[in-house]
Amino acid sequence: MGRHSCCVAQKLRKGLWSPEEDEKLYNYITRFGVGCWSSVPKLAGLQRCGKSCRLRWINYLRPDLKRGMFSQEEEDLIIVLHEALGNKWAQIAAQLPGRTDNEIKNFWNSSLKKKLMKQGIDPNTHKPVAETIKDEKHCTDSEPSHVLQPKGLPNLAASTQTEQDRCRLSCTISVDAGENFLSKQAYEPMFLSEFQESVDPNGFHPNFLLSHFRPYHDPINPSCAFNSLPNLTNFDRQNTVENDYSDSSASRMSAYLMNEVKESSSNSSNVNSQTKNDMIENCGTFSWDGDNKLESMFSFQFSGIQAEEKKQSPWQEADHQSSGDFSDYQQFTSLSQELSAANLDAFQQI
DNA sequence: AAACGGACCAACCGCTCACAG
DNA sequence: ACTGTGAGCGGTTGGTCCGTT
Repeated sequence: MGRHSCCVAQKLRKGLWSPEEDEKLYNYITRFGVGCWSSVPKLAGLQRCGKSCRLRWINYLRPDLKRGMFSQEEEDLIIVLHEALGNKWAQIAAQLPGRTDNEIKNFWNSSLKKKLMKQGIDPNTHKPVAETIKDEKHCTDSEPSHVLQPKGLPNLAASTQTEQDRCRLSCTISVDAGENFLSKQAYEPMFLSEFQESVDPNGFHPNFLLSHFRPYHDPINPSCAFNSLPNLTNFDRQNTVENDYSDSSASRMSAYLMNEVKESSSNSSNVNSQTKNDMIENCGTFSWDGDNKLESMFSFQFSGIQAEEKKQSPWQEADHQSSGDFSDYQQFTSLSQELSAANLDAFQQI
């Protein structure tokens, strides 16, 4: 990691943020809001450049950030959006409430890319590897004998012509969908509103996905398409609502979250309504846990939950147990997110 | 227990774009 | 039209963690 040129000139701090710096920035932004970033360091009493402050806020301190692992739905959405948008991480992040472009970029580079490659899909083109190689060679004949195949994958080259045609069809469908997406300006108001009309308050966009991306799934040769993509027509909305409370629309989110807090305050067995009210009222505080990780302002009430979170995740456990029962985890993530909601709402009221 | 290497993530760099003067 | 400044984005890198040898 190098040093910002502006940081060199002003001998500003670089590298990891200390809890004190985070607290200063957090308190400043929650009090005065986001304005001119270049003046933030001075006004907040930080020896950082504005660029660094902005990044820290966006990627770490923002109260509406969702933490933890990516869900399967998020993962699939990233893949679909990446196919359509390419490495436009900011635009992809805009469709994944609570996730940052940096987070998605890291997730893509460290995990999703390899996952796709394992499935025999080129992460750049989203086509089966065999087809990508053929494209690169500008080969017009369909001689498959020299096509490279990743280890452990069905041999696409050896599949029947019909199967290859199916693969090609699936790619065509997906790519066409992507072109439709790209043919509109990323921030075109009509497009955005069209998109947002299909936005589920829980943050996903099942209608949008259904109307724009209908991934082809070949029952004969699953490696030809996104076989991990869930059947969106059977999308488990109930389940998702429990797990995702965020939305890119701040005002809608605020209203929704407030309702959630109100409703759940009578249901939650872990947090009573008084506690939640306290959390909202006490939102001016800022605290850190022993690992120098930012705790949300209600952390003092949930050290037990945080401790649970540091244990092996249920997904990791699932690897060993092959058990699909995540009810316990869902219960506490739901709770955490619900509290994040209270946190966000309080922030927005400032 | 130590060394090593891969995975992950936070943060920086350099560039582009928008906008005000 | 030009220039300077700030914001935002994508690519890259360095540090840390963790599993393996």
